[in-house]
Amino acid sequence: MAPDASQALIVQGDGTILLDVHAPGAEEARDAIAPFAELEKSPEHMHTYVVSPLSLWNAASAGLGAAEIVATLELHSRYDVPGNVRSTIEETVSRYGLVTIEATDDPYRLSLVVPVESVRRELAANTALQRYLSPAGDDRFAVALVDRGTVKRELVRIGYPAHDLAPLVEGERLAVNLRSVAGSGRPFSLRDYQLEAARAFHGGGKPGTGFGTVVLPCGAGKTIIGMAVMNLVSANTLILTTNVAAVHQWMDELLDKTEIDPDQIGEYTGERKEIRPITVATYQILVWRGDREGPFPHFDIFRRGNWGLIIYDEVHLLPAPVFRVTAEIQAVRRLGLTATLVREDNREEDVFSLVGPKRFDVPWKELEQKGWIAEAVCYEIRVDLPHDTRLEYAVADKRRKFRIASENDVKIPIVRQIVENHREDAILVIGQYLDQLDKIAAEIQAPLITGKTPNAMREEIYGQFRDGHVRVIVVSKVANFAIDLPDASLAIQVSGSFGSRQEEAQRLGRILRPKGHRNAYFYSIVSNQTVEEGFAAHRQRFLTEQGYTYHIEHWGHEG
DNA sequence: TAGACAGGAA
DNA sequence: TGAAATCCTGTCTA
Repeated sequence: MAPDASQALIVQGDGTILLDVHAPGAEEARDAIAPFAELEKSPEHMHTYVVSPLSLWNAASAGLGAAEIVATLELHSRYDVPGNVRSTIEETVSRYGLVTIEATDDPYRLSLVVPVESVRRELAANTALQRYLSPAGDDRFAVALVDRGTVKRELVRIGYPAHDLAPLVEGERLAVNLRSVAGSGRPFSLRDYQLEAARAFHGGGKPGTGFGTVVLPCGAGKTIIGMAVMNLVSANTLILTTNVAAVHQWMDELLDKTEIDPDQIGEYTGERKEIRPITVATYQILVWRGDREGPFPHFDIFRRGNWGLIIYDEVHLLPAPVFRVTAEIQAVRRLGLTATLVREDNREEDVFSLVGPKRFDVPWKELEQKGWIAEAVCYEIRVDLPHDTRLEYAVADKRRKFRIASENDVKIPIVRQIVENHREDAILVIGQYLDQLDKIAAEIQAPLITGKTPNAMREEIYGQFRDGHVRVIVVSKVANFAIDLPDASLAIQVSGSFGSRQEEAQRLGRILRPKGHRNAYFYSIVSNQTVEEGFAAHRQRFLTEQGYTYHIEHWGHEG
């Protein structure tokens, strides 16, 4: 193939892919590689992607083959795709399904079927695996039912993701009918992609389906996909969420949009301990234990409900001990829901092997084009440090540097400027440090909500914000958790965590609910030439991955 | 019986 | 890398 300079991708021998953002087919190329490549860096001209085993297996489990992946790269590649990259992709994808898990006559035993002899020997020789495997015939090992999850996890670690075809339990039957008119009186029906996601997960009940993860942005209706799956599965369901407010929201939504009887739905939190056919619980109550070394007294909720489905809301936040139980309950259908599979602690592998592979996602941009979420314009505004602060910054240690840069006072007049420029918008100012937020709130005379703000006060401020009496509110990290926070159309981020992509996604999600045909704006204010730039770039990676472009502007403190 | 609050956990 | 928020339980008050 002759080099074609107009193509957007450069595939390099070390497995990285460069995307030339200014090439004519850049957007198309980005969408084409998104299913199997992960964005690593996204400065203004050249983006770097990597193809990882996990990203390839997620693609493979969604039905993408090595040939298609290589063809996609070739189609958009400026130069020949290096032969070793091609063979690595082929080899990695072919590993998916080399090992399968199947049922046996003994209900407490499973077969690990490994047709290829060399692979079989490798598994038998593996110290982490061999204690769970006993030879059982020419091409297989026997595995105890309880070790199903542990074995799957180890297999992923050594590069042989298992195709789990063993049957799942059905659980106690429970009809979950969706309403066509919601309790609120408004007509209700599933959107195309919601139905598609539920079906992709359920797989019609075929072997190898009924567990996995659905990735969708905030505002795209993840609880509704959960309900659509409950409708298909029709069994007792355990729903796990991150906080009590989310528990209540799930319960309200279920009552509003399904025909389930109120006394069929239970809440299992610090406040109430109900176990009903549909039970909604927090992760925290599961991992609570009286003393550090003791047992988890609430874990038995997994065994007490004859569940046919477990829904893990915000699955990327799943606490480590819950993975352990999840490893034990591999026979129950499991649905993970998240806006981003990204975890900064590298537990993506555990989500993949124990909850299940990604079954469905839609690029945010696509939802935007169809009008399901608002169009967003993202700005990063760089401001200088004032002269005296710059001296203090120069001699500070690394963690102090981050704080000085984050709390840069020059950001305050910028916030005021943006607020004045957008008189029509409902605005959230979001930050990380309480001192800084105090100052800003006083300066622009807006109410401040932090973790210490009593609930009654929050309600009052939210109310004033909703009816337009208050146009701007300043919020701390509560914004990451509070699901009752009203929708805004503009967010100004004045400081953020050390580089959490997850957080950036959540914050953008706050302004993406469509309001007429108005745009949403997301401003991030960053101190120029400081460590904050690097962390900001890391946070932005996720949004760039979703097709958003940051417009970087430099506002000097005189301007 | 409900609520407010302190203290520990991750 | 650190700060902040949340949750759960237990205790105290009315």
